Amino acid sequence: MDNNISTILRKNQLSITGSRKQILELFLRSDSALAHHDIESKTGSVFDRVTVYRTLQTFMDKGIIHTIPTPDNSIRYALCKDDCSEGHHHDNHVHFVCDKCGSATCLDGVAIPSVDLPKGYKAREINVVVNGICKECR
Amino acid sequence: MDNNISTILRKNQLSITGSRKQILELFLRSDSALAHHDIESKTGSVFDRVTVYRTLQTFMDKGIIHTIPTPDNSIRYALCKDDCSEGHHHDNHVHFVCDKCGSATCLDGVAIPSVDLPKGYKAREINVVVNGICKECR
DNA sequence: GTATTCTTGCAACAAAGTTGCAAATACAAA
DNA sequence: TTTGTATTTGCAACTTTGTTGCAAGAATAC
Repeated sequence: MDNNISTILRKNQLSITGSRKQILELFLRSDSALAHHDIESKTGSVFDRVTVYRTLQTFMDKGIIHTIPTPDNSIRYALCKDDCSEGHHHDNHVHFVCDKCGSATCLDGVAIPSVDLPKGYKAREINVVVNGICKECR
Repeated sequence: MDNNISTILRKNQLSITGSRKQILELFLRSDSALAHHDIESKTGSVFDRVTVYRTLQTFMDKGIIHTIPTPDNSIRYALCKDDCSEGHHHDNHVHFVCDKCGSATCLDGVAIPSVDLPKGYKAREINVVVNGICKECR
């Protein structure tokens, strides 16, 4: 458990600190994406807001987590699968945000459909966010 | 020109005021989506920040504009096509955000691909945002 | 032209995010 | 284990972003 977390951090050349361990553990435990606010409160507010920001930024840089853009402009963070590496991030699945409970989840089984862009445009990344009712709320 | 703008406002049962006319004109003139910040500065900061927020909210409610969610969490606003009506908003096209110039555009010709959701999920709205290099920057 | 309703600007506030710096911690090497 | 160095954290102060109540000002209906 804890060993697993330390392993992930070490694999990404990150020193093992309290905040990184706890925040990473939080991600491993939760099955839906987390907003910055969630992270602060669910860690019992023991870490400074700045520390949480910086930890998330570090995890982003290393490709451990990725963001889910939502129409209401609240960034959610979710764990990346193992094919995400530093710099090059490939987030190849659809995201779902529930209208009722607000939870954001990665639908790992649903692949991003291909999009035919007009001439002159070149895609680097495609984000698909579906809003609706999730399987818990229906 | 100006007549056109007033017509749109009247069609949406909105009283015709200076801020609404100028902000709507700005949208009609620009071919890419605008962030709140752009709107403030491009109108010469003559309108209070609060007025801009409220005007955008009003336009959203009436279905005149819609938002484009971006991974970096900066909401962009763009004009809706005529098939958007109050309440029921159908934004059936792909959005493109350029890595280089940062401009966000609606690719009206590119339809949203269909997404097969897992059992239990029900889609209300699908947002597709493509990041990459636009035709101006390549 | 006047009355009523809607809209605006101001002030004050709340939330979100950033930066510099000193103290504290992690880790490597002795 | 202890020491030295580099990294990380927390604090303070600040900027940006977004919200709310209210009085003054405009737009529309009559």
